[in-house]
Amino acid sequence: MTAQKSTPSAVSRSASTRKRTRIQQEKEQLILEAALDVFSRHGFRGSTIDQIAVQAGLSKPNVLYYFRTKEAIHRRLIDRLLDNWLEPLRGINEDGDPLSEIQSYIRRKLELARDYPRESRLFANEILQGAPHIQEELHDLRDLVERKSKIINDWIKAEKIANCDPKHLFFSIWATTQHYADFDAQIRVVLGPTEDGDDRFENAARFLDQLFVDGLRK
Amino acid sequence: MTAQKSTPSAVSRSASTRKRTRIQQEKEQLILEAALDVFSRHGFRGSTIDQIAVQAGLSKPNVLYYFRTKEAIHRRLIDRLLDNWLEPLRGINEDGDPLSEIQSYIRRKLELARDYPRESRLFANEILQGAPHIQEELHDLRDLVERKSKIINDWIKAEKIANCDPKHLFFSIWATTQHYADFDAQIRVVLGPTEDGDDRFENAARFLDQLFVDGLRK
DNA sequence: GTAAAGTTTGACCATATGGTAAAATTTTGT
DNA sequence: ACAAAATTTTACCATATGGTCAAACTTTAC
Repeated sequence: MTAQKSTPSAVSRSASTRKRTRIQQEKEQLILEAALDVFSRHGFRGSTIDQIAVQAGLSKPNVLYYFRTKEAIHRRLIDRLLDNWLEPLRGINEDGDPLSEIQSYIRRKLELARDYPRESRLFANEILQGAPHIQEELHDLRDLVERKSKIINDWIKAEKIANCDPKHLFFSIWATTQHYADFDAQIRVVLGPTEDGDDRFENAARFLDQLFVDGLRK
Repeated sequence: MTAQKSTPSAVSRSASTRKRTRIQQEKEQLILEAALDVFSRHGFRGSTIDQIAVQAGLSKPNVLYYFRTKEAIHRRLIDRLLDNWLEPLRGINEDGDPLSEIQSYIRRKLELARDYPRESRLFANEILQGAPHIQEELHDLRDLVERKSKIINDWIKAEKIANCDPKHLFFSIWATTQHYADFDAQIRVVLGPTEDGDDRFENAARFLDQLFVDGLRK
């Protein structure tokens, strides 16, 4: 082996503009998938690289070959997450029917909570700890909310929906939908075994639909 | 010093029925107060006994003199928490005016989120991790919710409020109110510096009042 | 004042954990 | 097939952390 330079590293390679190898692509995804599982269950501090490695079927140093640090894995997950997470909000269309737009926003957020609970919990963990890793990303969110709040305000001025504070409306939509993923452990106990997974979300959808539509109708 | 038996310990003393000394009372409260601060910010795994000790102005072994383990501190906090946390729910009175009862339940929960955000985050952290330490306590919650759901259902049958699933109603009330404590970091960024602490909660109260009252009125 | 009980501290220990170095192995391009 | 590059493993290291122990120090009861 050439000893002329330091150990080759997938990290520096992927960080640079050079293209990534097949193995790199596969293993990175494998690690991220495992890390999502572990981080979402135990939080950042509660997760160990070893747990992630075992879950991914790799050795610890092998994981660290693809990601320089534990934080690097976490950062990548959060980046990937926020893209999908904000998509429904971006989808709110000022030219659509106000109540339908809000209704379908709620439905899409609820579907995310149902289909991607790990992502929801990863996000919740991060915010709970004071969002130490995503201050920048939160500013993008703020700008997006600002824009969408203007749309809601226009609808209110046009007397198409009831008067309300748009930002608090968004907060309550986020809270109620994500609650089904984040507080799953509590919900399971309260609902008991009668309501299985699908029923749970159907009943939630029905309830939230009624709550917000009746609460906002002019 | 008598060497005939093991080191005296405040833990065994407080665990037994014997009365506790003045110093024990004071130091235990001091430690719990510090631990609430630390646990609510970093979660169980993310908190160290040393952090708690520093925050309390004690040495690590001194903390461990009053609580056998890190888990024991956590457990005591959670126990103390749940009592206050469920109080508003217990307060729902079947003989009161339905909408007023729900309205004041929401207001009380929101006040808890405003005045005891650390407790809210401690609880959120615990549930997010799958509620590993409070399965029993959750069963008490389930029974309480069961009883209160019956009251809501009676109100619905009497046509005093709109038809809805009582449990999902509770979920959405918990979600929206606790959100202001648990997702504080996000809310701060989205609202920006314009809305300071008190305004925030007043606006939230106004919004939630409207949402739930209009959403539930018959 | 004194002795027993209660409290505090400093020095430790075992283990867990994030991360590194270099050798060994596999893959890839030709 | 062969060399260069990429990947994986084995053996580590330094530090952090939960927890223990016995000695030193305070408080309390009489």
